[in-house]
Amino acid sequence: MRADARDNRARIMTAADDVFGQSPSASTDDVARLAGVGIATVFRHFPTKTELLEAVLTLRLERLRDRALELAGSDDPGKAFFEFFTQVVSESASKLAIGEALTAAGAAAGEEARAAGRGMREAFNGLLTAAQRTGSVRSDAEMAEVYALMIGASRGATAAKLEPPVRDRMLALIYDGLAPHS
Amino acid sequence: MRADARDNRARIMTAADDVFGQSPSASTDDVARLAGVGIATVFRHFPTKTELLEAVLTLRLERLRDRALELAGSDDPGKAFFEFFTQVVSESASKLAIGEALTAAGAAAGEEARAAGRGMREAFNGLLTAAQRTGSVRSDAEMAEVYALMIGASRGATAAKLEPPVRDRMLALIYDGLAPHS
DNA sequence: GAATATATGGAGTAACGACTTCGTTTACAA
DNA sequence: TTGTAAACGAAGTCGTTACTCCATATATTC
Repeated sequence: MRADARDNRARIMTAADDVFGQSPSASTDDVARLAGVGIATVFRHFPTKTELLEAVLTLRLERLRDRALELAGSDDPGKAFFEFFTQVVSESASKLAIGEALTAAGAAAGEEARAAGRGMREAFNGLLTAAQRTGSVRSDAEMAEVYALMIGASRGATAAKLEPPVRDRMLALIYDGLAPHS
Repeated sequence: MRADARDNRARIMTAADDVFGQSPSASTDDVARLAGVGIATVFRHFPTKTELLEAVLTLRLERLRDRALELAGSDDPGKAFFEFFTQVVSESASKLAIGEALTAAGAAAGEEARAAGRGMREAFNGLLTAAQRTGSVRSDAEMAEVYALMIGASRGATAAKLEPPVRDRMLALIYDGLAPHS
């Protein structure tokens, strides 16, 4: 692959992440314009819009997985779990599409993105069970509902355009519910 | 207004509620087809697609407000609050657009829909403060974050296509967080 | 039951978005 | 440096969608 092609591919990915992060219904032309390339170049690298979206989504999921794996090395599993949870919610508040994207990952996405989604959820599950082992999170909470809660908080924060203080108080309520003994 | 016009208007509203409930990106033709009328008829009653969406949204918000007011008459405010919360989440799970709609209500909607949104939130606030007075909900929780939690749970449940048991366990976690003393 | 104002539906129009074509340019090898 | 395969961008095509026009039909009034 030629050097300029590789360069352009990267620039298109970056631009797409940005554009679709702000407006999931953005057009391919918008991406091309921000990337500083012609429309045809976008389509040469990603034959359909769906494939482009999927590539962006996969990248995001992989980054989240990496962050979870990194935190899994921490010596305070409880803190690590809540930090990850908070980060996911915060980021999705500023990037409108991540909730949309996370959703699509579980549902109607291509194999690559689905695999990335599975990887991310596995890493999240690792954080959760570690936090439960040290008694930071109630042990009767299962992965499915805790994950749903995280997605919900993300989408809720994004949708309602929450002020950060409100978002934090909402998270505090959630974390109280996740605490043991309550 | 002629009788057939009134009839058609009602049928269009019903059809629109149904169609947009299943797919927020549905076209006006879809609505017309389901309503059994021509496209022009839809546009005669609702000059733009936005106005049609707004009418549907307003109707939904008003129904929720009425339900909240009805529950406010109950003699068990705690039960009433949680019942309303659960109902909102359940319904939005089966009707994909309600979250989208509720969001739009707070944000970029016309005056009519915004007013309906305010009315609904006021009624919700009534349920909440009553439940707090009887000690069913912690008193340090403010309306803003509790409302955000409800929207989040709704959107999360819809987005993740939760099985009802998982949804119920997620709600149980939330309700634990809303309980006093925890 | 006839007159008429009002409503209706289907065939347009215009704009927009995904995707293609093709003549031009550019990176790399000899 | 030059030849060439690879990559590029601008201008298209095609399908979809919000919205309009107008000839026809129907409810209401007297």
